[in-house]
Amino acid sequence: MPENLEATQAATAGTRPGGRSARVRADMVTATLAELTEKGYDQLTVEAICHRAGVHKATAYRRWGGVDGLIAGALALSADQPWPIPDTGNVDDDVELLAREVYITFTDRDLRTTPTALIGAALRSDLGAAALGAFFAARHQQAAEVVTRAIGRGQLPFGVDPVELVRATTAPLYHRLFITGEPLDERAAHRAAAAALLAARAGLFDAAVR
Amino acid sequence: MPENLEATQAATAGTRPGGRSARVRADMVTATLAELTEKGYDQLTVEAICHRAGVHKATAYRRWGGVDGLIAGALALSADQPWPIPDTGNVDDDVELLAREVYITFTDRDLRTTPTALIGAALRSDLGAAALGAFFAARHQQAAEVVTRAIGRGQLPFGVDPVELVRATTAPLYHRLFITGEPLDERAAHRAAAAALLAARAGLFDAAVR
DNA sequence: CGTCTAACGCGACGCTGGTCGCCTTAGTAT
DNA sequence: ATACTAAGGCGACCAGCGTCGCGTTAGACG
Repeated sequence: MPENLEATQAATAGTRPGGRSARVRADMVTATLAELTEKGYDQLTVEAICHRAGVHKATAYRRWGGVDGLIAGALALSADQPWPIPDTGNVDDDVELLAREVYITFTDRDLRTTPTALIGAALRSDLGAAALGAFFAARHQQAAEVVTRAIGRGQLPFGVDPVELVRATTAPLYHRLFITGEPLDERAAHRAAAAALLAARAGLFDAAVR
Repeated sequence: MPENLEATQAATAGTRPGGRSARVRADMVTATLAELTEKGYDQLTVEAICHRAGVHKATAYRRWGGVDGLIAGALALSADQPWPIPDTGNVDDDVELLAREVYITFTDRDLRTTPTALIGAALRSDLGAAALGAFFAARHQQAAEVVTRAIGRGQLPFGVDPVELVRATTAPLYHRLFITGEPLDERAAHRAAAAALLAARAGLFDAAVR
């Protein structure tokens, strides 16, 4: 394994970005997601991904170091892409929508497969876990916008830590989905949003103190 | 693979529980945890575990079906063992202690390694994930006692769903630990406990309605 | 105390995931 | 336009995981 860290970086920004490398990278990411969605992590094999992408095995191992690196790469790409952030003018609705968005994404029969498989797969290696951390950091940062706007409008007290509110809203949902494996329903999403807002207004998420 | 489900059950309750089988099982569980703690999941190999336990490779594959089964078995054993539940007479303190217990378990330099490795490993396979679900179900059930007692004492309103309160208390912590990989501190534990209690008293965790 | 059989020990084998060295191709720089 | 080089293609090779069939052992039961 020629330095995993380097491999991941290379996957994100090759020293020779033009033309072929970029195409190979794109093809491999696509193929990875496709294979992952169809067969799941346990049946995921580098050879199958390569075959689908029309790329040689050795290349995949060189650039990504294995299955885990490929998943980390796919996740890194997803982290860059922007996510629709609700903006109704009312925090309560915005946060509720945030929670509902997560609920829908991982529940709807047509939408859930790929995201579920991708995150589930990321949990299965140290490399993937690291990429997942970065992914959520990016997402939280984006979603925090909802909170900062609300503070600006006076709908939430000043001290509130935006990211903490976002975390509190989504944590119970991801917890159910990926840790306890309990079913996720609308009520759970609503509860999470309401509880998070309540705590924020009680000053529990204030950045400064405990 | 000869029916994974069956393999897990067999690991839990062999048809011939007396003597040797039981010893083999115990030795293997111990060895699994030891190897897992020392080397981590990625370096975990059935052969090494068997060598340490003085058990033949084929036996391990027959009974547990592979590394994942061994981890599921270890987890199933942990799920059975009781956990110390706080009982101070005051819910606020009890819930706070519940959160703190999680915090300590996964933060203290001397305690954290094995539990962290075990849960982390469980997340890396479907079999392990299933065992993890059962594990948390058992834990939640035990911890719910704190809440039912509090309701009996009139410290919490009647409708509160005990398990939901426990979940809300611990979810943010496990979320940080195993999903986003963010550091866990005392403040986070306190926040989780306080927020959960607040939500419960606001009726957000009432069993009946949304 | 003798018999029965479930479970374990044993070693050899096949398969597949991952590596290596060399050659070819396609961006890049001048 | 031409030379340079990073990156990909290629196939052979190696090792370690997981399997299989058989012999052995030790609980269980009368």
